[in-house]
Amino acid sequence: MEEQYQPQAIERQAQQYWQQQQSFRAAVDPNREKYYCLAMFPYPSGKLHMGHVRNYTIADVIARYQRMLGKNVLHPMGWDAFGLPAENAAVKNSVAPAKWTYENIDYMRDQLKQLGFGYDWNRELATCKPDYYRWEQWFFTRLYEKGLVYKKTSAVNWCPKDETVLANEQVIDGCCWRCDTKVERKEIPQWFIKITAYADELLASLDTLDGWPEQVKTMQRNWIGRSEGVQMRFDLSKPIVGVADGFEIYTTRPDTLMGVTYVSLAAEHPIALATAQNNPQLAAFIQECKTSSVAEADMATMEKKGMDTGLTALHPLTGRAVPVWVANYVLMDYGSGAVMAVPAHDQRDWEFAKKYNLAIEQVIAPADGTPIDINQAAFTDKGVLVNSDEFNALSSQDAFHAIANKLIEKNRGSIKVNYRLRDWGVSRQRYWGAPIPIFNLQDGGEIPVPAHKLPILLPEDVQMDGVQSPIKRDPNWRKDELNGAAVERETDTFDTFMESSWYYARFTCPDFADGMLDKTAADYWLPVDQYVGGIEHAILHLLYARFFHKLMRDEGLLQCDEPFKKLLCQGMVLKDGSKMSKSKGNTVDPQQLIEQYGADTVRLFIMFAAPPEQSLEWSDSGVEGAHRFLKRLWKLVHTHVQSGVAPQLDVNALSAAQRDLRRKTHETIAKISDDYSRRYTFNTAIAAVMELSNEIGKLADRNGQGLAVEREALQAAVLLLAPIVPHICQALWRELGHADTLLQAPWPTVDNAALQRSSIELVVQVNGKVRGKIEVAADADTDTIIAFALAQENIQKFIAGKEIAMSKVVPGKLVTFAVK
RNA sequence: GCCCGGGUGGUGAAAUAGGUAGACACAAGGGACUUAAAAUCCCUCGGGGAGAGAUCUCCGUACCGGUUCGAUUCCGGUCCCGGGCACCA
Repeated sequence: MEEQYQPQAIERQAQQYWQQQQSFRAAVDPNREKYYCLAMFPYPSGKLHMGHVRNYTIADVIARYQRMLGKNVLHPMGWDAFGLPAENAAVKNSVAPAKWTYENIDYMRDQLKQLGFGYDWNRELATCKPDYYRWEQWFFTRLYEKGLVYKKTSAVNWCPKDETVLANEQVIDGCCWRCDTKVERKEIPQWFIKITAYADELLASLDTLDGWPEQVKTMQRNWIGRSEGVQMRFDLSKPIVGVADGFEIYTTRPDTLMGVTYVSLAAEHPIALATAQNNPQLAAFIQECKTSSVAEADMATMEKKGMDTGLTALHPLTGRAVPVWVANYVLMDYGSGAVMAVPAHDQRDWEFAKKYNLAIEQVIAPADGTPIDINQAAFTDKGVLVNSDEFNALSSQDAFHAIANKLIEKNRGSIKVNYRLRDWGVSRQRYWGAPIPIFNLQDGGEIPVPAHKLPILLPEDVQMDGVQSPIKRDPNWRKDELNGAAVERETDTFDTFMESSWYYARFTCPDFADGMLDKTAADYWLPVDQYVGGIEHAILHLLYARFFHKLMRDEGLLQCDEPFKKLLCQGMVLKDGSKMSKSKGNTVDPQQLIEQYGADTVRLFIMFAAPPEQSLEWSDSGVEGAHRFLKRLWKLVHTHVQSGVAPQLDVNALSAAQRDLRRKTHETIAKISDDYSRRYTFNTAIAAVMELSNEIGKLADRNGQGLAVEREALQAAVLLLAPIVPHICQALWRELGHADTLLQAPWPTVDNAALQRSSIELVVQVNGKVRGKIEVAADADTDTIIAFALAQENIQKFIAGKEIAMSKVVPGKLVTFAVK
C-alpha cells in the first residue's frame, strides 16, 4: 500500500474500472427492486459550475447508497440542449447554436466523468436531437387531436425597431437589450396546451406526494390557485353596436357586490378599443398601457393608472349605472379582461378610488362590531353586510350564497370555480427549439403534421443574425406539401419546458425507435424514486412535468399518476454571501479543484459544508480541511495494514476501551444509516465518521483484539463514506483485503449487542435550567433516579426550602424538577 | 406587490419528537517536532463575573411579545436576506 494518498492515480484507476465493468449499466429486471434516481439534467452552457457539482453529487450519493442496499439502480444523465443562451452565444461568437451546444456537451460530459458520477452513459440523451424531439412533436399532434391544444392571441414583449419578440430576460428596464428601444406589449397568435383542464387533478394529487417538501407543494397549490366565486354579467347602459352590449366579470367576493362603485377593463378589451376610436385621450392611454411589461412582478409593482371611458354599466342586481374605467393593471390574458371594483373592501381598489376620486361605499362591517373608518383604510376581512338592502345583517359567508342565488335567479350569473393557473403558452418565436409540428393550409386554417411527415427537422447549419430566427428568415424552409397540396410549416418552436417535461420518462428507453416510450421499460422504472434539483424549479418545471406525465398516462404510454415520488430541492452555492455567478465574478471553477485535490475532496467538501436543502457557503480553506481528512483516513488504514493481520473478532475478550470503540462503530453505523435513508443530512453523516476516525486514532491499540476492533471500525468508515467519496473508498476497501469491488459490498448492519451500556449520564434540571449531571445504571427505575438526583449537592442548593411541584424523568436524557 | 423559504460563535454548521445551545470542521492563538520552513501531532477557542483550582454563576440562537417547569424548536407581530412570479433554465 502506498503511504501517501494520491487522488489522481486512485481516481483514474477507479473510473477506468467502472467503465470497463460497465458498473452502472441498468437493465429491466422484474425480480429485483428498482430504484430510479435522477438529478435535473443540465443546460449545456459551457462548463460545469458549483451548482451542478452539488446537484449531481447529492444524486450520486443517493444512487450509490441505494445500490449498496441491493436495489437495481437507474441513474441516467442527459442534456437540456435547446434554449436561448445558444442563440446568444451563436451571435457573439459566430458559431451555429448546434455546434456550440455539442461542443459544450462534450466538454461537460468529460467533467462529469472526472467527478466519478455513476451514470449509465448508454442512456445519455440530448433534447436537440431529432430522435428525441420527434416524439414530442408527435405527442403534440396527439394532444391537438384530443382537443387539448388551441391557438389564441397572447401578449409578448415586442421591440418595434428590431421587429422581434423578446424574452423577459431580454427586456432591461422596459427597453430592448440590443437597441435600447422602448419595448411594447404585442398580441400575437400562439399555441396553448390546456393545463387548466388538469388543474383539479394537479391540485388534488399533490396530497399523494408524501415525499415532496411541504414548501413546494404549498407553492404549487398557491400557483394553481383554486377559488370559488361568482361569474356575472354587467350590461352596458348603451350597447356599442357590433362590438358588445356588456361584459363578464368574476369575483371571489360576491358578498361585496353591493359596494361596487366602478368597473375596470383591460387596455386590450374590445369595449375599450371601440371607445378609443372616438376618444383620442383614451387611445393615448391605451397606447401607454401597452408599454408596460408582461411580467407579473412588474404589473404588481407599477403605478396603478386608469382612465374613465365615459361609459357606464348596469349593476346586475340594483341596475344602478357605474362608471367603466380602463386600468393598466387589468390584463386581457387573465379571466375575462374585466374586474369589478369595491374600493371599501379591496386595498388596490381603495387606492385607485382615492387617487381618481371615485366613490367608496362600505357594505361589510366587522362581525364583532368594531367601528371602522372606510375613508382611512379598506376593510378587507370578511364580516357582516351593511348598506346592502335585502342582504343586510347576513354574514359574508351567507351573503356569498344569497347573492349568488339572486344572480342565478335573475339569470345574471352563476357560481364558478376559477383557477389562477393559466393555460401553457408553448410558442416561441425563436430558432433553437423543436419546430411546432403544424401545417398552415393555403386557404387558411391548420392541421397537425401527420405522423409519416415527422419529425419536422430543425436545420443545424445556420447563420444567426441576432434578430430573426433562421427558419423564419428562410422562405424555403417553411415550404412543404401534403397529399400533393402545398402547405406552410409553422416557424415557431416549442418552449424548452416541453423537452424537460418528459425526459425523465425517455431515460427509461432512450433508444426506443417505435414510439415515444417503451411501456414495459417505463412501467418498470417509473415513477422516479428520487428527483434532485434546484428550488428555483419548484413551480414551473415541476408543474409542467407533472402535467405532461398525466397527459402521457392518458395517452396510454405509462401507468402511474405522478412522475416523481420523492423530491429534494438543493440550496444554492454562495460565495461571500451571494450566489456564485459569472456576472458577480465570484465563481470557483470545479475543474481546477479536481486537478488540485481530486474529485473526492470536492465531493466531500460539498456534502459536508451544509445539508442539501440549505444554501452552501463556499470556502477554500474548507476544501483544504476536507482534503486533510481524506489524508488522515488514508494514513489510518495504512498504519492499520502495516500493523499485521487482525485476528478474528472475539466480542467476549474485549477490554473496556475496545468495547467503547466498538460501541462507537455501531452507534455510527446506526446514526449514518438514518442520515442517509431518512434525514438526507449527509453533513452530519460525515461528521459522525470524523468522530469515529478521531476515536480510532485516540485508541491506537494495534495488538490482538485491538487490531480486530480497529479493523471493524475502519471497514465501517470506508463503507459509510463510499457513496460520498467512492474512489478513495474503493482503493481502501481493496487495501483492507477485499477482492470484491466496493460497489457490490452491502451496507453495514448494526450489532445491537455492541450498543449496550452499563451506565448512562443524565442531566438534572431545576425550573428548566441545567444544575447538574448524574451517572446512573442503564436500567435504573424512575424513583431511584429522582432520589439520586435530589441528593446531589448542587440540586439541593436550588431546591432546599421550596416545594417541588413537578418531577419528571425523560428516559436516557434528563431529570427535571419544577419548584415554587 | 403577491406566494414560498431562511436568520445560531470570528466562519460553515450541530442540537432528529419542546429537554445539556455550539457536535464536526474552518480560521485564529499557543505548544511539540525541525537548523528553518512546509507537512504532521497536541492544547485553547461565544461573552461577562466569582474561584488557586476542580468548578460555580449570569447573559446569549435577527428583534419584540406570548404559551410552557423548560423554547434555536410552538404561536402572534416586526426587520433583514434569498427563491419564484408564467418567454433565463
